[in-house]
Amino acid sequence: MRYSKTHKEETRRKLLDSSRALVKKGGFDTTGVEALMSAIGMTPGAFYSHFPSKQALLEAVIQEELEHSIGMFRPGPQNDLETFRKRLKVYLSASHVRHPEAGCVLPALGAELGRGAPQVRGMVEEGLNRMHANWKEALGDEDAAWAALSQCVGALVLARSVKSEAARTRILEANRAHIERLLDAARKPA
Amino acid sequence: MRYSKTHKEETRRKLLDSSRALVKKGGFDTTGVEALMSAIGMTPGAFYSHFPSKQALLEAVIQEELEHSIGMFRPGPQNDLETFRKRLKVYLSASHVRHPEAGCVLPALGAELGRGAPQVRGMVEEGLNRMHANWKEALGDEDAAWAALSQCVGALVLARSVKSEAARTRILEANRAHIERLLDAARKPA
DNA sequence: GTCTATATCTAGATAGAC
DNA sequence: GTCTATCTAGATATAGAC
Repeated sequence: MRYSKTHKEETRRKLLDSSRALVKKGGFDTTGVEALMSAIGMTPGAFYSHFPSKQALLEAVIQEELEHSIGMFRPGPQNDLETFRKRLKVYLSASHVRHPEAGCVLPALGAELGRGAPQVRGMVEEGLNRMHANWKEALGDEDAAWAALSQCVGALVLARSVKSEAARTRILEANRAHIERLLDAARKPA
Repeated sequence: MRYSKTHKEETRRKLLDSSRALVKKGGFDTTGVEALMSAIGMTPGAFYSHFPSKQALLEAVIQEELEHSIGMFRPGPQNDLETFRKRLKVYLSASHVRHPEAGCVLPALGAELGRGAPQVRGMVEEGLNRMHANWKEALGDEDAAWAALSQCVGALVLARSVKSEAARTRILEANRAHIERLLDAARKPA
C-alpha cells in the first residue's frame, strides 16, 4: 500500500490539532477549509477523506477542547484551594488573552457556540456541567462556581475586545483581585 | 426631486436599526449585505449609498450599541443600589438570553470584537470604560465593578451556549444569586 | 490517501439604467 | 436614491487521476 495503515489517523490527528488552534484564533465560520488544510501542508480536497463536512470537524474540535479544559481544572492529588488559585491566575493572565489559539474555547468561540447547532450546544452543556462540578468542589459553593466560571469567561472576552494594553491589564488585574476575595471567603467561610 | 431631502437619512436610520438587531442575532461576518438590505425591503446595491463598506456599517453599529448599553446603566435621578439591582436582574434574565437581537452587544458579538479592527476595539474600550465608571459608582468598588461586568457578559455567553432550558436557568439563577451577595456587601461594607 | 481541477454557491462590491 | 445586472473572489464540496 502506498500509505502506512496508521497514516490516515496521523493525518487526522495533525488536522485536528492544527484546526483547534486555527479555529480558536480566527473563528469557525471565518476560517475556511483551504486554510485548515494548507496549515498542515495539504490541499482542500483531502479534507473530505477525514471529515464528511466542516460541521463534523467543528464537533470534533469542540469535543476535544472541552475535554482539555475540564482536564485543566480537574481535581488532582493536591487539588486544594492553592492549586485552584494558581490555575485561575493562569486563566486570567495576559498570556491567555494574547493567545486564544492556545487557550480556552469558551471565550474564543463565544457567541458562535450560542448560534451553533443543538448537537454542539449539547456538548457544551455537558462539558460545562463537568467543569462546574470541579469548580464547586474547589469553591464549596454551587452559585459561586457558576459565577466564577462566568466571570472568567467574560473577563477574557472583555480583555480581548479592548485596544490598549493598559485596558487589558486593568480588566485582568481587577478580576484577579476580586476572585482572590472569593477564594478567601471559601477558605474561611463566615 | 424624486426623493424628499430627508429620505436618505430615514433610510439610513432604518438600515442601522435593523442591522443592529440582525448583527447581534446572527453575527457580523455571517450576516450578508443582501440580508441586511432585504430586511428593510431593499436590494444590496443600495447599501453603498449609505455606507462605503460593510466594515463602516459595523463601526456605526458598535458605536450606537455601546451608547445604548451605557444608557441602560447610567445613573438617573434614583440611581441607588436598588435600581442597579433591578437592572442587573433584567440583564441576567431568560428573556435577555433568548433575545440577543434586543440585548447587549458584548455577549452577542463576543469574540468577534476581539478579532475586530483596532478602530472597533478602540470604540469598545472607551465604551467599557464609561460603563465601568457607572458600575463603580453603584458598587463603590473599582475591582468589583470590573468583576461584575465580566461576570454578566460571561453569564450571557454561557447561558446561550447550552442546549437545555434547565441548564440556562441554572446558570442565570446562580449568577443572580451570587451577584446579590456582591450588592449586599456593597450596601453594608465590612 | 492525496492531488488537481472543477462544480456550485454566496460573498462584498461596482456599473449603469431609471 | 434605488434598482438590475454583473464582476471578482472566496466559500463548501465533489470528480477523477495518481
